[in-house]
Amino acid sequence: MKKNTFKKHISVDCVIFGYDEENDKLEVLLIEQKNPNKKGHQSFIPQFALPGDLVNDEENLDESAQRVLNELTNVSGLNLRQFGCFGDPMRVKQEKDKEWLHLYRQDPDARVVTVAYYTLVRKEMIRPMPGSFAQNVVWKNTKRIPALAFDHNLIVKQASSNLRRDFDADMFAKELLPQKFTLKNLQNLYEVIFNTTLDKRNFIKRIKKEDHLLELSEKQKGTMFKPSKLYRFKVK
Amino acid sequence: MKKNTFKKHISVDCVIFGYDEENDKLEVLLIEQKNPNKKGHQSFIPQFALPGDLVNDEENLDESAQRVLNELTNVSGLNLRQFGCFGDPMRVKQEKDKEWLHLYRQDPDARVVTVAYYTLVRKEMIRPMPGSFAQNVVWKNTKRIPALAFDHNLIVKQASSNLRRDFDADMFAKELLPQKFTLKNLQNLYEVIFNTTLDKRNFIKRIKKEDHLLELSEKQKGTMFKPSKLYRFKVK
DNA sequence: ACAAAAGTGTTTTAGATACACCCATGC
DNA sequence: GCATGGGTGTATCTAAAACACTTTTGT
Repeated sequence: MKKNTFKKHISVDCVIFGYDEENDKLEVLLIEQKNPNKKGHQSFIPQFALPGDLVNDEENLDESAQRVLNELTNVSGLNLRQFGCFGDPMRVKQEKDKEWLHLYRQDPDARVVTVAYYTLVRKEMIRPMPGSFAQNVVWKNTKRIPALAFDHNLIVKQASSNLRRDFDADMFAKELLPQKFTLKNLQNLYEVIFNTTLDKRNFIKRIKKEDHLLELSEKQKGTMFKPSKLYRFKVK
Repeated sequence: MKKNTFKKHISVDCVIFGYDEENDKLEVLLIEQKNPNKKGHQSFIPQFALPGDLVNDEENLDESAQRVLNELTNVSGLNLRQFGCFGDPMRVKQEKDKEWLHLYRQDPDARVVTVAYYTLVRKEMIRPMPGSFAQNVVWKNTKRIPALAFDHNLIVKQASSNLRRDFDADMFAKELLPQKFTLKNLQNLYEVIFNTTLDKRNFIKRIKKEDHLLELSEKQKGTMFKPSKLYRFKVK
């Protein structure tokens, strides 16, 4: 009895968290699967899914995640972090995913082990546009994720817990706020990520001690009431 | 130009940290590769390597890690934790590894993406015995890891940092000390894992507050000097 | 009695939390 | 002048760190 005869594929999946500064929301970038209109596939029901696809020959995993994300959503240059590997043989065997696999994969029955990446960006920083087999690209609130293709709901869940565990101002905050921002902006960011509320006096004390902020002489323009001072991050 | 034609394999590799209570050391379990004595392979130079091998069809990754560890070292039932995935196309292309691949793999040139697992056990709890392509099984001090096959030195390094980051009494301590132990035993464990020294009074305060310990009426036997009280973990 | 490790508290410091009023500005 | 969010300080509590002497036991 042979034990290693089935074809196996490697894929990457990307969980892109988008911070919506306007509305104090945390969202996830999803694609909507495209119906290629091949004959005999009138029954195809598109699903939401994470941007993800097979790894190419000669391409390392981190590069692959960047390429795949770009092909499907036209987003590039993000600081993707690997956080786990999902390889249950059943993860691509569910009925709901059969048709998509037959439409898009040369070996629809092959096992697919996927390497999962995540990152966090300010929503306004990227302009996702659908590409490849993505019919559409959408943001969904992390509190209301729809049913996703394959095991992607599980992947999103694990990405969320990794995000909170590893969140740290140094790595992310610089990409999550406009260059010039108010302390309130920064506090809102922390509150959304950790799904909590913070006392502004204590928050300011904490982050001022970290000493990454530079107070500018400018103030906000066009506010309805008292404008706030602006800050930016110190350059290392 | 086809981009997904090369054969790809999935493997698992296990980093088993062994706590040596007697000598206050932290070690890693390695195998020594076996020379199968096939003709034309007199030049084979065995290397040290992590216990690891290809994932079977129909086997999920966690199960696979357990099976592979058992086949190579006859160790089973450990609480292995996945911590990363290594898939650089070059990770199995180094000259030093060519011969082994040709001896043991049906597709020696195939790309191999490996899923890495680690755990921490008390050395005395397991009796590793070589099996399969392991000529020998050895413990090596984490401070003096030799050159390993493939990218296994990198994998060990990342496992070490995950071990420290995720170490927590609840998960490990129960398997790392004898049922009845002294506070000094527990302190030694922490000191070895975090490679530091602790003040015993502060340490005791800290762990007593956690309230996982039960003070027994017994004392150590056969000590050279004053025997210490024994403790065990509370049952949840 | 002596050598060795066990056992034990207090003080200091730093960080986190709780909490409320005045101020500056745009309208 | 008033509505709104900006801006600010103190007191308390908790956790962590520094620190040294006495006690118990085996030999």
